[in-house]
Amino acid sequence: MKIKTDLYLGDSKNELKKIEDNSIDLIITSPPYADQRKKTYGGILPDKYVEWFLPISKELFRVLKPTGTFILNIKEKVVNGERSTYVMELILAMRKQGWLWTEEFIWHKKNSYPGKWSNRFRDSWERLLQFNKQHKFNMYQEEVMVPMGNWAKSRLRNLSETDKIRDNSKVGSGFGKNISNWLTRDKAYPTNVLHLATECSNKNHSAAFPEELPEWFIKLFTKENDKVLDPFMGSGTTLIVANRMRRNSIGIEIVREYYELVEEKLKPLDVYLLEPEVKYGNFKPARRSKIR
Amino acid sequence: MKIKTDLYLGDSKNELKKIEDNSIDLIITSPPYADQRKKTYGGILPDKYVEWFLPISKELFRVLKPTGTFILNIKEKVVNGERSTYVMELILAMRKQGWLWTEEFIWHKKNSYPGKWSNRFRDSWERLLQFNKQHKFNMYQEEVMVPMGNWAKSRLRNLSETDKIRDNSKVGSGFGKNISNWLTRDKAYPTNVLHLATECSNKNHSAAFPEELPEWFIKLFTKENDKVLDPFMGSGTTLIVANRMRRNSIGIEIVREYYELVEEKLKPLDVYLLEPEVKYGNFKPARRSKIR
DNA sequence: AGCTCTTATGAATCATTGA
DNA sequence: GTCAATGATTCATAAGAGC
Repeated sequence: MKIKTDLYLGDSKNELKKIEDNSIDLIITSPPYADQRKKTYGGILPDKYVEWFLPISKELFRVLKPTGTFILNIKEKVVNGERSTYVMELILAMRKQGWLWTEEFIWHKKNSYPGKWSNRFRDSWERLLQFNKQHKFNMYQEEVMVPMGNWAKSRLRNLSETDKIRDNSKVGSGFGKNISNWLTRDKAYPTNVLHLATECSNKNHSAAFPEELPEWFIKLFTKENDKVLDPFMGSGTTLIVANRMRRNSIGIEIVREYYELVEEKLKPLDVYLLEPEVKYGNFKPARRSKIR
Repeated sequence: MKIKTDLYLGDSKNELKKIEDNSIDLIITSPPYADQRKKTYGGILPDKYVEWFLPISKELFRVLKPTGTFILNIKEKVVNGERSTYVMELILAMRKQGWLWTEEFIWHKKNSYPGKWSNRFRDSWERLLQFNKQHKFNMYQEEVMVPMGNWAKSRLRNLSETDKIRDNSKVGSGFGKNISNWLTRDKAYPTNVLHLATECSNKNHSAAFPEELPEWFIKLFTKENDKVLDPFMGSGTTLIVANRMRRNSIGIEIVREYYELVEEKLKPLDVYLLEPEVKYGNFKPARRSKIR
């Protein structure tokens, strides 16, 4: 089946109206964060943030399937030495719109920006808020089971070092068998804390989303041929990942420069889509080990 | 100077009135979480939680020094498939009492309770909310510095290898000085994500607090002879750690059984207090390495 | 292939300065 | 005063080169 990727240039508040009711399986987005400085991308003041976002979340509610999920990546800024409360106010207001606040994942940013301040430490985490329309929603937990990644690897490395010595006399008895034991205990369910480094590649957009993040949620909440929406597309990471994973997707972006950038990035992908096995085969499984 | 540890048996709402205004340097506590089942410890219903806590936080505001800090360990329960909102409502309400919500630390529980549910993963984090009375507060950041990762190690290794060559002719001039420079840069400031395993030892109390947690905040926000308060003492971890670190402390507990348990635990400590150097010398510095 | 070393870089804050 | 712009700051991590 052909995978479709649609891009809309414009304000989410308006563009979302073009999308059908109950047609989206997963919404995942990182909206412009509130900011004191008006000139940056978005530039919504903290005290206007809820008011600005509510019309959009209302449309998102309409277009999401009853079994779908909305993942919102956000973190409140420090304003005058205190954490802003607009995120909490947003959650409370969205519940009044009918959203269920199902879960809050933590994105632990392993390589947070350096710095020293007199009264706070480096901020190295962000919220990933999960909202749903109803208590029963689609979730494919097996898809995000993780190899005990580093654990298994380091155990194996240790083993090979210490056992190397012993093996001189033991002739490696049982060594192979032990390894196979570890390999069968290969996977475990993750928790609600995601450990990811921030991406360095997207220099053209301020909100650099590591690819592993949308990838993880797309695996968890959709299957092939489902439809993913990112109403604040930015550099298009979510759409590109969705496309690679054979999910249909819709992206909305208000800044023409970003819009065109993503258009360019998606062109070569369309070609690959004609050879689905090859494309999907290229999808890097190594990435999985990065999420613990 | 003699370190004092006071225990009060009773309801925090009442017992706190016995404490002087502006007399506490650090409040750190893990109050009974809201719970559907009334019979457990505390047993406050989620929708009554804010109402129940506000009179207490008001007293806490009164007894805390202007330069003091209040650390509140809390996490909302899942009620009917949805995260409760009482923590957010509490933060908003406490700000109206005059509290500044300065920061939110994440306690990542590395060994979270195992389990599998159809629509969520294991919950492996809790909130550590930092509140203050004013923007300027006491914070001793150097006390919680952590060994720097591999960087320092690899730099030192580099040095010793490359400089070894030079030293053959130079007779080690300045070599020692360089090393000492690097050794002082041995430690880095932590972030606002704490990686700690949950304690298993306190079987007698439902809220098992790892000792590293109060230890870290006591180091960060107090100095010797300061006064620490835990209005929901439970098994007394905070007080025992405070005592060991030569901080005065006050603990309040409503359940007689726990109160007496802590009394017992503190008796031998009082003896040691007559030999302060010995006692403090026993304080395990190795713990630091566990907090990253 | 595995190990070591190098290098680039990420949604940051705060105090200070100047308009 | 208020607001905006600027400089300084105790990093961790992955990817890539080199051996």
